[in-house]
Amino acid sequence: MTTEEKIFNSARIIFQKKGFAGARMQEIADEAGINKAMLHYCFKNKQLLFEAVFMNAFGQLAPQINDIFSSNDSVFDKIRKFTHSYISFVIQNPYLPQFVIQEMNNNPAFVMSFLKNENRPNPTLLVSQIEKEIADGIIKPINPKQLLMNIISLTVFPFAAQMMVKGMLQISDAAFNQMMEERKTSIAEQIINSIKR
Amino acid sequence: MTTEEKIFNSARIIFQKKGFAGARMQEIADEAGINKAMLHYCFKNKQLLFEAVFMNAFGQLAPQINDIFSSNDSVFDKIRKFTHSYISFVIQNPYLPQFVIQEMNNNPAFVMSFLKNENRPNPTLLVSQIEKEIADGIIKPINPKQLLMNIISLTVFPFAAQMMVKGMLQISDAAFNQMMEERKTSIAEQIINSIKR
DNA sequence: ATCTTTGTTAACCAAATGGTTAAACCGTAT
DNA sequence: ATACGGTTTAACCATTTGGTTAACAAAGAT
Repeated sequence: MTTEEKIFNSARIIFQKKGFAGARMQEIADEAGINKAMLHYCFKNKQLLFEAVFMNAFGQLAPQINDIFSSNDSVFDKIRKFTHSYISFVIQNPYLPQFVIQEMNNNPAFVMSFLKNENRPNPTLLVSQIEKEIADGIIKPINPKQLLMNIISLTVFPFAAQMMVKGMLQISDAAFNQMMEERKTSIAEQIINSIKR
Repeated sequence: MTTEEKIFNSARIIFQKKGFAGARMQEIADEAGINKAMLHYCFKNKQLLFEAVFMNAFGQLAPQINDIFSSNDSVFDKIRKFTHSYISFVIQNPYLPQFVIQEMNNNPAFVMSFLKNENRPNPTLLVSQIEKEIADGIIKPINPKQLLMNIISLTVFPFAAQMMVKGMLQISDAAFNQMMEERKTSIAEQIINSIKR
């Protein structure tokens, strides 16, 4: 592993745990086991190091959504595939959703730079497919954007609010992961059940 | 408005916008239009000022959940009342959910102190009521905690991830609020629809 | 009137923090 | 061997930041 990779991985860990404002350059250097000056040698400054980490995180999350949502499957199958693969991915990267949401809220100006990104999640295709299936009588009449919001909410929220959820429901890490495993299939069936004619 | 109230309100604004780590004592003082030393005169230090704000925020969110969830209504009516009143409240306080979630994730030790709070959301009653209605054949057999998670997810997530949602769906503030208004009733019906026998 | 308590401020301080610099290290081509 | 390029570090620096102090003002209490 190159020094640059070591720094990047350590920065990912620290930024995702503490956010941009809470992260300390020294802590990242310690985590990587190198001198603080190396951070600046490799990544110029905190902002650029952060952006590298954030872009990477976002770049992992976004394409998956597009891949599945732009396939040739029916809406129902897309929902099934999305929830399953997305939860699988996030179980492996449990800090990611909260990290992305937090930094987008704390730094709205930053959000704008992603709206132009070609890899950004683009739901227009799925929206028109939903409209078509509504017209065809496969799906009940609903606002497609509301449906999309429901899918994302049910999938992402438990991870984003992990600590609160564990605290409120009084469940252990293991029990939480067990519940997330169940959700891989249960969410899709619940959504489909509520919108099918 | 007393000086203490001015400080508290300003602190609420700044902490909710930037989080604990990102907030600056000077910025809070400026927002309140007073000298920085007054912050320490009234609230001792940053941590205690933050805790006052956080407790207040949490204290506004939590009781509402309990009030509704411990009433004598059926599960369906509880879901209807909860989603409606909760979304109404959060529309007026759109920063609250993300603030609470963020600080709970960034400071897990802090979470623990709330598990003992008498006002913490306590879902045990609702869970057993759900189990009863399942046994009575009113509700399909499901994991009550999953149902609870679904209700919270659909209600809170769009607010917690507001910036991301607006960016992804390409909607304005007004369109967002309009969608949230719709959700006051649509979420409840969607959930009920998916679990009723 | 003056003493005391409470509220308020300007100036100050020590520690933390992001960032820089100049020197040392190290493999390699000459 | 040595000169050279990129890599790495210890020491340093300027600024920011949370927090303190001592003086000042205002309002009751005696």
